[in-house]
Amino acid sequence: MAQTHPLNQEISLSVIKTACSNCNLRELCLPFGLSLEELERLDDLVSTRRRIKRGDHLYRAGEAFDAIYAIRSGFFKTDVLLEDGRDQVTGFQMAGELLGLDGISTEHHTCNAIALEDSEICAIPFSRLEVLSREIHTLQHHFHKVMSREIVRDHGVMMLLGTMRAEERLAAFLLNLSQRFTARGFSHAEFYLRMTREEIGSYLGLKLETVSRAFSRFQEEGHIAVQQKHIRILNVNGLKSLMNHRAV
Amino acid sequence: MAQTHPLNQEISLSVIKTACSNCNLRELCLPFGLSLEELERLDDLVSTRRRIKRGDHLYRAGEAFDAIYAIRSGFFKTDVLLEDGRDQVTGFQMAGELLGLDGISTEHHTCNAIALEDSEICAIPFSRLEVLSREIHTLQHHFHKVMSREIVRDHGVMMLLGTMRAEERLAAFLLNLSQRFTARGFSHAEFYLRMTREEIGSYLGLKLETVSRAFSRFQEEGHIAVQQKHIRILNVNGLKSLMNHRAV
DNA sequence: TTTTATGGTTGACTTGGATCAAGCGAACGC
DNA sequence: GCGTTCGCTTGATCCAAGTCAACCATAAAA
Repeated sequence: MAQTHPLNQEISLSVIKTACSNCNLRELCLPFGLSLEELERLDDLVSTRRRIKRGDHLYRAGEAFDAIYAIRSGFFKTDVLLEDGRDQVTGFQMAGELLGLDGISTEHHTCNAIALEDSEICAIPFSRLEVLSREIHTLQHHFHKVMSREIVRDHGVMMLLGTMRAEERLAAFLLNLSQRFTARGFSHAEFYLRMTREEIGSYLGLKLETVSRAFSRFQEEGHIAVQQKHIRILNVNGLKSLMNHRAV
Repeated sequence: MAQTHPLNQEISLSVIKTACSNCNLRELCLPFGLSLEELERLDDLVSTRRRIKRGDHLYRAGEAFDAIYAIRSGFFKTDVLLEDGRDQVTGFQMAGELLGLDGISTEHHTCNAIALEDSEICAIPFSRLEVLSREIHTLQHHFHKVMSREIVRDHGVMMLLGTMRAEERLAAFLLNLSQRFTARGFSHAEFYLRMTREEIGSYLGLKLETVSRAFSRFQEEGHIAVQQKHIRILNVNGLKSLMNHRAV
């Protein structure tokens, strides 16, 4: 008895947890703004939940698209490959964010999504999402906002790649990570990078050596403390001022 | 009588023309795939049509968002401004393409849309589009595809900015323009640039001098003929080979 | 414990594109 | 018709980031 009780509790907890209605990410994710009754209808839709091990693909460029994915836990990168072998990381995604929106366009995924740590995702069959969003206005509108936000985010990256110098890019990158960790209840000042210097470089349009040198420089100047992938931000304003630094 | 007849014809033509159902861009634009009856319902929605003179703003960053815009004719650029004065062109849009999708996210426009030649647009009130797309599945799905396509396009630009060198960027840019002109029934090999070298440079993350030098180089090598804004592509494959040229 | 692999740092050198500068040609206002 | 402006081209020089190379740190494998 004493043995089964905690076990039962654990099972029921894990069952409860795998529903949007009880997910602590619901305010960041697709369910944002839904009523309880609406949430339950979304629960029905998000039937498949899957674990993705570090290094594994959630999907690959070219595969048929039929679902978008919400990250329950973990960390992903997406990257695009050019025919000649060059590739670029197009984004890093964390819990509560959606993956796969690029696939709607051609009904095939256009990039690879790879887990940077052991992760859990919820698969949302897209055609069923379209049906439900016809019925739940809030869901429809929120989904449109999420897609639009992705476009705005991409414009930000274009800005970064097109006009900023190396140190500005890295500062922007760190501040963006910090802000997203904060939104998830983690420390804004201290976190572990899930990606390598090379992946950061690919995302920022820089070589890994340049990323490494910029980290060292930030450390010398007292903006951050770096120890491998462990980052502590010591002077947020210092980082911010690095960004608006150049009047071109 | 002989005088009024042609006049009437002209008037009725112009009336007919300002409806999606008779727009020759409908296969490129939002109406794609709709039935005749559905088209008429979309016509009701797209009530406002407006002329934008060369140099004028269609909307500005920060303004409240309430509509997206379809370009009937003309040519636009969108750009984003950073606080420190730096700006970047995020895209060039031509007939049949949609503007304003970035505004859905925050309900404010996040970039400026400026006409590069005298243009005409159709305003599509967004909340009414959401209502209609709940009723017309084809419209809903197509709209999602259009948003997704924008995300994919942005990834392409990120790739370009992050991994390509100057000449590759310009080659990609010209090939992209050529392909879009072709889709609109214009020559794939001969067109006028609506934007300045500086605007091209801003879009491609280059300085205007670099753009100019690359044009000259392409001309020397016989890939294109340049005369100010008039471009003739002499060797499409030559341009294409410039793109995959470097194995990094 | 040692070995090996992977990822990170740092230094020396190179280079593509930026910057600075001069001059040209087309378009426009007077 | 002429000067002014704006956009474009071209040359000379410079510098931020890339490249190449050596070495170090950590973690997993033997």
